[in-house]
Parts: sequence; C-alpha cells; structure tokens
Amino acid sequence: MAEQHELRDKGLRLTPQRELVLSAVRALGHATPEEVAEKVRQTHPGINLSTVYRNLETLENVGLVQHTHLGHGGATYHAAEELTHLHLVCGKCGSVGDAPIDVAASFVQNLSDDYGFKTDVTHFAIYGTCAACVDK
Amino acid sequence: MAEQHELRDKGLRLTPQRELVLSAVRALGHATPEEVAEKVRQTHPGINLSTVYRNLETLENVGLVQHTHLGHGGATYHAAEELTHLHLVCGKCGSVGDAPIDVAASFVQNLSDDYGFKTDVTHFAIYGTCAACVDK
DNA sequence: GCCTTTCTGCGAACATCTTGCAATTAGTCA
DNA sequence: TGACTAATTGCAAGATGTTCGCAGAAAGGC
Repeated sequence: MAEQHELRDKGLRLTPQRELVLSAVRALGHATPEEVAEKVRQTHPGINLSTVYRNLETLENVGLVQHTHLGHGGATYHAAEELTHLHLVCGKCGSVGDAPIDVAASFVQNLSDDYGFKTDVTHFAIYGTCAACVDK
Repeated sequence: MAEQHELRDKGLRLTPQRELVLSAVRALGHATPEEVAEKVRQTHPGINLSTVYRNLETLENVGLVQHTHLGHGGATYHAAEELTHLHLVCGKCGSVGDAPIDVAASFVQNLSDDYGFKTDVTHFAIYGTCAACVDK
C-alpha cells in the first residue's frame, strides 16, 4: 500500500492508528477530529481521542493533511491532495458546498498586488447564504 | 447620549452592563468576549463573563454588533457600523490587517452568478501570509 | 532478538462558552 | 412617587473541545 511509503518517507512510524486516521480523513473528505475518531472506531474501537488529535497534528506537520476553519468552533481536516476547492458555508442551514479555487483567482491577485498579502484560499471558509436558503 | 436611544429603540433595557459592553466593542474595534470583559472591568470590575456573552448575543440579535471568525477558536466582535472591511489574518505572525470590501467585489459576484451563493464577506477572515512575513 | 525512541491510552487539566436559578433592577402604570 | 412585572445579572455548575504528563506498548534499526 502506498500509504506506508508516504508515512515512512516522512520519517513517521507506521502505526495502525496513524494509518487509520489518515485513511479516515481521506475517506471522509472533510471531517472534525470527532468525526475522524468515530470513523476510525468502526474498525479499531479502542482508539483514543487524543491519539486522533495528535495524529492529525503530526500528519499536518508533514503535509499530508490540512485543516480548515469553517467558522463555528472546531477545525475540520482534509487530505492535502483534496484541498483544491473553497468551502462555501451557509449560515442558515449549515451546509458546506464546494467551489473551485478559480473563482477567487482575481481576489487573491488583488490582495497580493495591493497589500502584498499571500492568501491561502483553501484555509478559510466562505460564509454566506446558499442558493437553497436564499430562495426560502 | 445616543447610545441610550439605540438600545431603547431596539426594545432593550438600558443597563449599565449593556452600555458598557457596547461601548467596549466600539472602543476596541474588534475583540474577543474575553477582551471585551477585560475592557468593561476597567470601569465596572464586578461584571460577569456570562453577562458579557449574553449581551454580545443580544446586541448581535438587534444588529448593533456582529461577530467574525478569525480562524482560531473564538469569535471576535465588532460594532456593526465598522464592519466595512475584510480581515486579513496572517498565519505566521497572527496579525489582523484590514482591506476594503471592494477588493472582493468580483469574487462575491462570481459566487453569486455561478453558485447562487450570497457571500457575507465581512463574516469570514482571510487567511494567508502578510507582507511582512513573506519578506522574512 | 534486543534496544532505543516514538507512540498510545488514560486520566486530569484547561479554555471557552452555555445554562439554571435566585436575587436584583429597569421600565411601566396608577 | 411607589408598586409591580418582566428582563437582566451574578454565580456556580455543566457542556464542549482540546491539550498534557506519564507509564506501558510497540515500531524500526542493528
């Protein structure tokens, strides 16, 4: 499995928990630490929440996952290779939609040109009201 | 004082705590509930944190203040009339810069046209690296 | 197989925010 | 002005979400 090389190549030990956390993040698309733990527990019931937290942090340090703030309290984690989209968070219904990064291209360019600010456009959620809720 | 009318007009009772919370938010520009409490305590030491939370919520309901997520845990509160700018949060140094809403105009338009998503551009922080940290 | 170092599980500790309840107080009305 | 009602406050407990220290377990190198 390629996953093993990924982890070993980063200088990480290959533990079942670590693998499970990584594959849970990949399977879920985006998920809170709590959701990751729940997913992992389907196959490995004994895993501890703090182990999930620590592994998410470790995996983030080596660049395999990243977290995004969707506004409400907690962060949500994504596999690094899937972070190619923005998150459109609806303040009404709480849904999280996706949009390609391209829609923000000129925005990012503006901030760079005018303020020298290099935007990490995948790290923040975009708040507003989704199409479905606007119609209501 | 105009503040009294504002509060009364919204159907709120005029308590010292309420006034202090509102003026603290205005004085601070943007602040976490904890910071608001600290500010208020300078003139009214006995105020309780939960009173601050409840008043922030109440003031938000009537539209006098709003909160913004700057990424890390807690929300920060702003006077509603000052919410005319974006927040540029630097992931390196943690600084929070401002930029006029205009820089996001085409971005907001794109999301509206393509996804029917009505963006509340003041509600989210924009993550990235500020000019000072890019140079390092 | 053995040894070193990292990792896990566990419980406690935190930080932040919310809630229930009794006492207090603002605003209304006679 | 004084009394009454409902909103508001302070306090303490509680709910969440996240981190930390430690001892035992296990991964990877030799």
